[in-house]
Amino acid sequence: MTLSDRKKKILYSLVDDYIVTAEPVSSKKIQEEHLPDYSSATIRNELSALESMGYLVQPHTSAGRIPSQKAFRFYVDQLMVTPLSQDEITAIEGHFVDKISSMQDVMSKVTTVLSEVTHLTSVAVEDSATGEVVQTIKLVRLTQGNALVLVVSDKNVFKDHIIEIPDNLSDNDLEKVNNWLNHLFTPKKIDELRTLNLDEVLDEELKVLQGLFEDVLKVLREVSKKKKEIITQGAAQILDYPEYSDKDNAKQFLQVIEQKQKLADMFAGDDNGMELNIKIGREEEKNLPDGCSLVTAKIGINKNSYGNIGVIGPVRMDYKKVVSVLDHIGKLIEKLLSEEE
Amino acid sequence: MTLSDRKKKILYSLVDDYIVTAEPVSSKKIQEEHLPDYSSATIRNELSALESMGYLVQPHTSAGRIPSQKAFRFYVDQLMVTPLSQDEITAIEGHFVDKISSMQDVMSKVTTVLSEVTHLTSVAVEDSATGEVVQTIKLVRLTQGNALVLVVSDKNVFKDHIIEIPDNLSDNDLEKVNNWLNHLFTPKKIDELRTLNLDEVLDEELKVLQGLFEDVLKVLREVSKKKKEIITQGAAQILDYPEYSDKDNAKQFLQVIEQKQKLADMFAGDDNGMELNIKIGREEEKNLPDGCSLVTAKIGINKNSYGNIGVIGPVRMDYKKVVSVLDHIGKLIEKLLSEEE
DNA sequence: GTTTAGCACTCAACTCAAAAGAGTGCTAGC
DNA sequence: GCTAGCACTCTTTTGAGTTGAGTGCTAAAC
Repeated sequence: MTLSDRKKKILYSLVDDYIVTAEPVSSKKIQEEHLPDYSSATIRNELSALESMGYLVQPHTSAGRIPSQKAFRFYVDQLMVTPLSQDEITAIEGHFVDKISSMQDVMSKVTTVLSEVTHLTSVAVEDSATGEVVQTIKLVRLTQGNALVLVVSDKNVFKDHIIEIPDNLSDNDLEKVNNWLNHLFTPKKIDELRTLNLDEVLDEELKVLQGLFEDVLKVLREVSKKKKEIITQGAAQILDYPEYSDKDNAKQFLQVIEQKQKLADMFAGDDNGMELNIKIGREEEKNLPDGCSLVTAKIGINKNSYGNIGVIGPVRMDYKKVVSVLDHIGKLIEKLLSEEE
Repeated sequence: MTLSDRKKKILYSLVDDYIVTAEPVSSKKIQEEHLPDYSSATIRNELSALESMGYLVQPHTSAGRIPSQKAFRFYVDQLMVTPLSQDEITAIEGHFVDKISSMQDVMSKVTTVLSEVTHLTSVAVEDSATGEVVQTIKLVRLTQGNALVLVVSDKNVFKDHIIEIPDNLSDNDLEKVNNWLNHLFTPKKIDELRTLNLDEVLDEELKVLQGLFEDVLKVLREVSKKKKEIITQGAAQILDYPEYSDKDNAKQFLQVIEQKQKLADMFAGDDNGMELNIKIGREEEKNLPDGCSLVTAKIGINKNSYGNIGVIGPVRMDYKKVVSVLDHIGKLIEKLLSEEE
């Protein structure tokens, strides 16, 4: 069942208003600001209909209406990317004048600017390494019995793991092992390497060193499940929204923001190839704080994803602005990252 | 000018009370709970005296008194480490049953338990690398023209920097460079290396590669000023304290907590060799949020500091508990770290 | 001289009823 | 189908009145 054009217009206007004021919207207000050609009584009738269809809620009989989550979903589905103001563009690009040095640097800058421009809490989640392609792998002797496992992938350099090597391993042998590592392990996705069966691929003469290769594989498996970097910015912004003047709400919100892993999981659901994803309220994403929405966007070059960025805030956040800002930043980063390469 | 014993007792009791209730304390209450041998009128006279000495403040004429920062300072200066309850000890040690794997792991666990047990926001700041001693330094070829600079110090492995090397550098030459690097740069403090003058120490035959050595030095300088890891936990706790039910206060607090660098700077002032440091209010540490105190402790083995941990919370925090918990955790970590080695 | 009982005074906090105001639903007429 | 008009509902605001906690001071007791 589809809504009449007038109902659509009323509903859309109401949501638009509510996003700004956070107050129940009255028939009179809608009339004055959006539909001067109809009387408030007519609009009241429509509102009443929309209410029984589940789009609106009345806090008490003598109050205006507030949108339900269904109404927000309707509203958001109509949204297009709207152009940003010159001020906003300047504000955003001002943060990216310096050369970017690392993915973490990008993430930190993005969250800062995102939170600043949208007045919401921003989140950035780096992709986990599973899909990366190992390009170089090498054991670097540190002391006689220890070596660093150095892994260079297409997107990262991993070097956080030190393993033990036989005390009597000569430089020559190490060289040989390194050659074999490169031969066997590159170029392959980290994912694929998890299931590599050494028994099948190792030469007879290397069987004595099988333990060493096993250790390297173990390191690769660790790398692949390495915690993604997750950063947030602007958690305090939430206190500016009247719906979070209630202490318990605010506290719950802050606690969710602090649980980085849960945050990351909320982003994970997006992997449907969508550039942009909007989740409204707990019905659509159960881990969200009460009364919150999450808007996320992929960042990366072409199909090559580096991670996700997004904002969390009250269900009545300014979706128009958020969507445009995410769109703009996404493109900006794509440009910056491709210049880098 | 020193306080009479009775004044001391009254002042101490008043602060003790205020820490629990966050309400102005009346003469009658002090009498009933702490000084039954004197009448409330007597205590009122003493309170009046303490007020004119700057220890107490009266919100309005018909209210009890609240302690000034001077009173908290007095109170804290009397504090001793008091034993923890068995429950608290169990709660703390329960978090450290698993083997610790890295400094960051320790920090993350510490902040979690610290915030949980004290009901305050906890902070951990890793020491910067300046004082670390370089033990191994090595260039690892990644591609023909690129090499990773690998630095192993007594506390860390740094491997975040890739430099360019001459395309025509042979493996042999690289080996030679590595030998020289080890010869010239180890074992030295990262600090010392900042001022190393290559002209004086490089052999004639290596002058052609001076640029390369310069690049490595540059990397070391970067490493030494590398951002310390700073993590916080339990920011939401602040909302449970009535002094932060005011939105603006809460917001200011959260914003300070998010500015990790500023947080770290507050810890930096502690380098007077003290194990424990208490800063009460903005008078004592201007970067603190309004009405907050900071209690910090060094962690490390013997004189060898690894970083600092601490809590931030309202000036009327439970110093007794905080001090004991920090003391206990400090010792626990020292034990864990020395087992590691 | 110190302590204390007693009392007048102050001021925030609470209660309660009345008034104001915003907004609706419904009806009757255009 | 639309709207003017009005009765009704419910929240919010206001202000007067009351309560109660707590002080400061004085004068008497120790």
